[in-house]
Amino acid sequence: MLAIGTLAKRTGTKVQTIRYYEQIGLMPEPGRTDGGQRRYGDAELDRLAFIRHARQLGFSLEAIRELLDLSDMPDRSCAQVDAIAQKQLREVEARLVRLEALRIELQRMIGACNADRVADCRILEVLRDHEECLADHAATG
Amino acid sequence: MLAIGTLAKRTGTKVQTIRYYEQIGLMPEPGRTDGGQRRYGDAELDRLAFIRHARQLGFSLEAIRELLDLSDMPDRSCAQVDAIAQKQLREVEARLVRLEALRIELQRMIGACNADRVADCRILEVLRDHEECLADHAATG
DNA sequence: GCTTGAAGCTACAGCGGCTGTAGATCGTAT
DNA sequence: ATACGATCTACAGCCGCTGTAGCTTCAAGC
Repeated sequence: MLAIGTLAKRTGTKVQTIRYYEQIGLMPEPGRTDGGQRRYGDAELDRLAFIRHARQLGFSLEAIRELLDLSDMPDRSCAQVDAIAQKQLREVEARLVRLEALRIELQRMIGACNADRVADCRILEVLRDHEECLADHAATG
Repeated sequence: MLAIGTLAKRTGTKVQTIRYYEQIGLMPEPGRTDGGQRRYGDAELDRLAFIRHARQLGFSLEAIRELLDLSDMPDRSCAQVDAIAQKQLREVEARLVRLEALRIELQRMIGACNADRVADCRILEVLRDHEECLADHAATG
């Protein structure tokens, strides 16, 4: 039986984060000692490792919730799992496109400035006047 | 003199966002009508456009605050402006690297799965077992 | 058995950057 | 004069944690 701190170390999670996951129902309420401290078994360790790994891959907690639910239904079709992963991939790809546009714009902006004084700074000028931009860099990505 | 809604439309900002910027001191407190409604001039329009454009390029509100402060000091060296932009560029580049690693991992994961049933789903397996990953995709990017 | 210090507990506030709501008031066109 | 959209304030909520304060419990050493 593992204390919360041990679980935290083993999965690279903060103790508060584990309690947060419990609070939002992503982790189950574990057993407790007589004194009221949480004690975890291997199932919880695995579940938390799954969650953390999915988080590292950028899945939202909602998506992870779905994935966990699905993985409790081994006989079901795996299409839904696939769909969630595909969606995540598409989101990542979209963010890549936007970020790349940002990178280019920032580079151009920085490259254009060889002024000394703020008054002549091309960076500020570009920021002031949107027309000077090539791409329409929409969101942050 | 522009009402807040007009300012919002002209800059592609939500009304609440403008009020939020005022609240955190990024936008100045504007004049008011007798009835208490905000009225804006061209200076505020320009300032808000600057803010929104910088946001689109991924600058944080804190960075934007610095940029705005600097642009009020036209005789100063433009080096600090450059530094802020460089930092932003470096952050964007770092995020690109991480996102690209994510993309590859997701693609690999999805490509590996040709199962029908959840029980055999490679996607879930990979999520369960970090060892099956190539890269160490740290943060979300 | 007793002491100590680390680790755990609850409850709540705060981060960034907005967004949405409720319920009242204002401004303007007809 | 009226109607209706726009604006007002104040506050809660979003995501995914993270940090704090002020307690209690656990486990190791004596």
